[in-house]
Amino acid sequence: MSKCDQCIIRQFNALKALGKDDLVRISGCKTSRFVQKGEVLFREGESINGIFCVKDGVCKLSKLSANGKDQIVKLVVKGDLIGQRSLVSDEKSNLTAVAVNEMEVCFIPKSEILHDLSKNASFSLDMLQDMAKELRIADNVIVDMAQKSVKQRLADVLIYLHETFDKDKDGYLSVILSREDYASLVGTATESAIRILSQFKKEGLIATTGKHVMILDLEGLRRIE
Amino acid sequence: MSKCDQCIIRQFNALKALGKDDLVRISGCKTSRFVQKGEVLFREGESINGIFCVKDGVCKLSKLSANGKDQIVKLVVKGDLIGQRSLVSDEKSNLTAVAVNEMEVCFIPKSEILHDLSKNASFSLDMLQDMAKELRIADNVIVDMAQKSVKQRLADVLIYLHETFDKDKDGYLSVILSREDYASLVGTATESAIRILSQFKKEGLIATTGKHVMILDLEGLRRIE
DNA sequence: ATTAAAACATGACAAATATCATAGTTTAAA
DNA sequence: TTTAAACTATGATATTTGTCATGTTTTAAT
Repeated sequence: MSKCDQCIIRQFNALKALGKDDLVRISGCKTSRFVQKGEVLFREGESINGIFCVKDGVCKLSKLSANGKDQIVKLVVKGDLIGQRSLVSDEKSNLTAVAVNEMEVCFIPKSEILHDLSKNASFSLDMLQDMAKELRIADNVIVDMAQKSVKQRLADVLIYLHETFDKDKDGYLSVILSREDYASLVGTATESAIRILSQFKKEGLIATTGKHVMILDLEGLRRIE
Repeated sequence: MSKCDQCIIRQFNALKALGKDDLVRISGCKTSRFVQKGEVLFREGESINGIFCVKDGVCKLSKLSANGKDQIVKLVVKGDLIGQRSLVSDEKSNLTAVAVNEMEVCFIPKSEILHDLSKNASFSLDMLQDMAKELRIADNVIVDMAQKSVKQRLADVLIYLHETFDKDKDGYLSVILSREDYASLVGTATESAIRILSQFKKEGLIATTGKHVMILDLEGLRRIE
C-alpha cells in the first residue's frame, strides 16, 4: 500500500496542509481502489462517511432534477477531493458520482478527517479555501446557466475540456464524453447538444470521430455568442 | 455602540462559535452603519477587507454577465454574513451587494476574523459548515437554472420569498422587489417576468398591487411545471 | 397638485430550444 | 464475425423565451 506522505497528489488539495505524523496516521486507515468507467462511487442521498482523493481518472458529479434528467454539476479530476461538503456538514451526499473513465481513488474515513479538522487550524483553513473556490466557481456557473445561450455554454465546455485535459497523439481530447454527457453538462436536450456539435464541426471549430473530439479553433469557440 | 456578545444576531451565523473574549475584542473594532435602499455595499472586483454581519434588512448579491445583465445569485437576510468567501480566499469580491431595503450592518475588519480563524478551530469549522451549506444551495440553483422553465423558476422564487419573509397586515410580502429584480433572480428578460407574474395573477395564484406581492395559492405555485 | 422619470404592461414578431419521429452508425458483447 | 443495444444524426414541428415597439401606470421630486 502506497503512503500518503509520499503521494504527489496531495499537493493539489487540502491534504497538503497536514504534517507527516497525520499523513502516516491517515495512510494506516485509508483504502485505495480502482473504479471502472461508468461505475457509481456513490449516489445522491447516500452517506459517504469519508472523502475520496482522486489519484487518477475523471468523475462526474451530477444531480437528478425534478423532470428526471441528470444535471452534471462538475467534473472532478486528478488531485481533487470528493465528498468534503457532505463530510463537513454531516449530511448525506447531495450529488451522485460516476466514473467517466477508469479511476484510481483513495478513501479516507470521516473520523480521520474530522480529527484533523478539529486539531489542525491550517488544515481547516485550507479546506475552507478549497470550498471558497468551489463556491466562486459555482456562482459563475449559476450566472452562465442563467444568462448564456446553450450554444455559448457548449462552447465554454469545449474550451474548458481543452484547457483541462490532455490530448492524444492526434490531438483528440483524452476525456471521452457521450453526447448525453455534453447535454447534461450544459443543461439541454441531447438532440440540441448533438445539433450544436454538428454545427461546430461544419464550421471547422472542432473535429469529431465517434465520441472523440478535437478542438480546432479555440478562438472561434471563444467568439461564439 | 452595541456589543457583539449581547447581539442576538450572531446566533444565526458562524460568529456563535466565538467565546466572550473574542467577541469583546471584535466589538472594539467593528463598525455599525445603516445602508439605505438601493445603496451599494460593494461592487464586483472591489476588495472588501472584512465581513458584514446583517443585523436587519435584505441585500441582493449579483454578478454582471457577459451580455451586460445582472444576475442575482442570492438574497442575504438578517443574521447572514457577507464577504466570507472573498475573505477566506483573499480575493476581491466576485459579487456586487446592493441593499433591497434599509439595512443595518456591522462591519468586522479582515484581520480580526483571520485572527480567529487561525486560532479557533471550532470557529473555522463553523465557517466551513456555513460555506458547505452555501455550496449545497448553489448546486441546487445550478440544477434549477439548467433544467427548470422560467415559469417554474419564478414560481420557486415566489415560494421562497413567501417562506422566508414576513407579511404585512394584509398578507403582502414584506420584501419589495422590482419586476427587474424578479427577472434577475430567475435569469430571464424583464418582460418575461412581468408576463408570467401577470399570468399568475390572472390564475389567482398571487395578488399584486404595484410592487407589493401576496401569495394566494402556495400549492398552486408548487404545481407549476 | 403637477409633472417628469421610472417602472409596468402587453401585443407582435423573431429566435432559441424542446420534442417527436425515424434512420444511420458505433460499440461492445456473444 | 455477428448481432443487438446503445448512441448519434437530422428533419419536422411545437413550445418557450427574447426583442422591439408602444402605451399605461406608478413613483418620487418639485
